[in-house]
Amino acid sequence: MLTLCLVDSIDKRIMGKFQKEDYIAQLSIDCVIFGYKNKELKVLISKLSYGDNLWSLPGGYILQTESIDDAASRILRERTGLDNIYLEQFKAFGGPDRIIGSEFRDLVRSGLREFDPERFDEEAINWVTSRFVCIGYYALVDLNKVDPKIGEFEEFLKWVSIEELPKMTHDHNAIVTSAHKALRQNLDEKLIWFNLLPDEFTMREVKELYEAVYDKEFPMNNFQKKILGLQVLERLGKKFTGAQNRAPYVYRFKK
Amino acid sequence: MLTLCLVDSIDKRIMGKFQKEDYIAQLSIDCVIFGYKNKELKVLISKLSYGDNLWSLPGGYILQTESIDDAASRILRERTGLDNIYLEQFKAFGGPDRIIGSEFRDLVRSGLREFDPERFDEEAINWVTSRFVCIGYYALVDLNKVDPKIGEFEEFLKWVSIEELPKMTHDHNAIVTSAHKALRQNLDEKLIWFNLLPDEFTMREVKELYEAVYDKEFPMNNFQKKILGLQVLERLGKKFTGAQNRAPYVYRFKK
DNA sequence: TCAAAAGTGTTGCTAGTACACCCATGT
DNA sequence: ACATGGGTGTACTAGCAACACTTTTGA
Repeated sequence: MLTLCLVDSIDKRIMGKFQKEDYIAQLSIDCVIFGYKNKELKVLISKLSYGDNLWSLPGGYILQTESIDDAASRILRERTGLDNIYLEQFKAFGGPDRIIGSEFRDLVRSGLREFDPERFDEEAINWVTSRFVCIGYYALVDLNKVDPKIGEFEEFLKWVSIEELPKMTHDHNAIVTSAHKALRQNLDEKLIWFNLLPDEFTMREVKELYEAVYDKEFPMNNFQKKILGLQVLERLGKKFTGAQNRAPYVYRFKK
Repeated sequence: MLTLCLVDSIDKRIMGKFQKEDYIAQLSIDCVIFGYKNKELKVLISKLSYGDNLWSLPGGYILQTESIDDAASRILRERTGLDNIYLEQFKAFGGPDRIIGSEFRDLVRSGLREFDPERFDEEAINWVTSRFVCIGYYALVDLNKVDPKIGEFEEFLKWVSIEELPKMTHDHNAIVTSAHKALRQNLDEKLIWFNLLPDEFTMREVKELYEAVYDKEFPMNNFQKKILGLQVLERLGKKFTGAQNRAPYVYRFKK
């Protein structure tokens, strides 16, 4: 985890030094933010503003005054603008070499120095580039409702198919793999909490989402029975697309 | 988590100050060490050497040079003398009030001062009694092979039935509940890694272990079929107990 | 021969899968 | 009418639970 302060700490960012005392040292939260579009499961990742081609998961630090769950919610809110999102802690990562990109460490340090010498003195740079343990959370969001906001040292954020992720800093690729595995477990039970789909959707869309998550085909008829059996959907009207076939029903999650 | 240094750091303990620089601050590992005896699932907990009736989970801190998994293994080894034990990280806990026993904080601080003023100066006391995030691991051990070793500030360690745990410091009771829940998930798949049973055992003993873990009865016939279906046991001879009934088979885990 | 408990066999239920079929829609 | 895909019904299978039964052991 690299990026430091975010939207709600912009005042501090503008006003002065990075207040490392506000945060727990050597402990970060990394978020695997899942979205879904074009039949693909996507992850929101950030391109760092220095280095040739450095990518990373969005993350942040934990304030002394907040719980780790609150920190994860805050970080997610700061990046996506979204609140009340399904968020699950799935694992902590703590190899002794979890230092900002081992091979990139010097690059990062010089990048930080150039970024804002006023704000990042040597002490702060040491803080940021020390060995970190991170707690991984994953979130499920409606990609269309997200207006990604960059953090410090980030050039831009991007939705990338989980199949086509670039090499990222730290062990972030392994973290995504681990999040993906956690997501696959008991998807049915979590379904109602998911925000991956728009408010109203067809059964085919649910099926395609499952296919993206599990990377395998589900026969429509049995899938329909299974999902309806969960008793979490309510059937609304029909959706007339203009296609020359029977109009599918539209569903939404029961409240 | 409170107890600090353990067996392999006895030299340091004797020689001088608690070297807080060696550890990650505000981050601890707590171990829920499960054992099994007399048809009861038990947890190893420690009675603290100050306070009227303070109990806690054994735990420790993470060296700057080791991974969190290694730290957990080390802590387990220091306390139980056991190596190569099934150990699973199940969750991180990080409420903002996870300060050594909120209500007991002053008690702990004065206890530390009296314990060894040379070793624990004010700075070290502040370090130990600051807000902590902890990563929970659970282990499964053969209770008979364990020779529990106390850590600092501990009066003794004790195996207590999971049903009869006393109120512990921090949120340690909630941590045990969470570990118990994690243990119940996919017990079958982990079975072969378990050290809860002696090297050789009968099917009845496996059944009683399951009953202790899940707190419900399993009919013997179906249970037998299920466990044998896992293909992880090999049948040895028979066990003649002298009871006036058919002698049960003895099993062990396949290697 | 009997009580106690180990071990096996048989039946029935349920959840999931595979297959077949009918229905609505726009050309 | 017909192609296209939506939706439903039926048969088959595997896994699990409930019940009944036989076998072994030592008194």
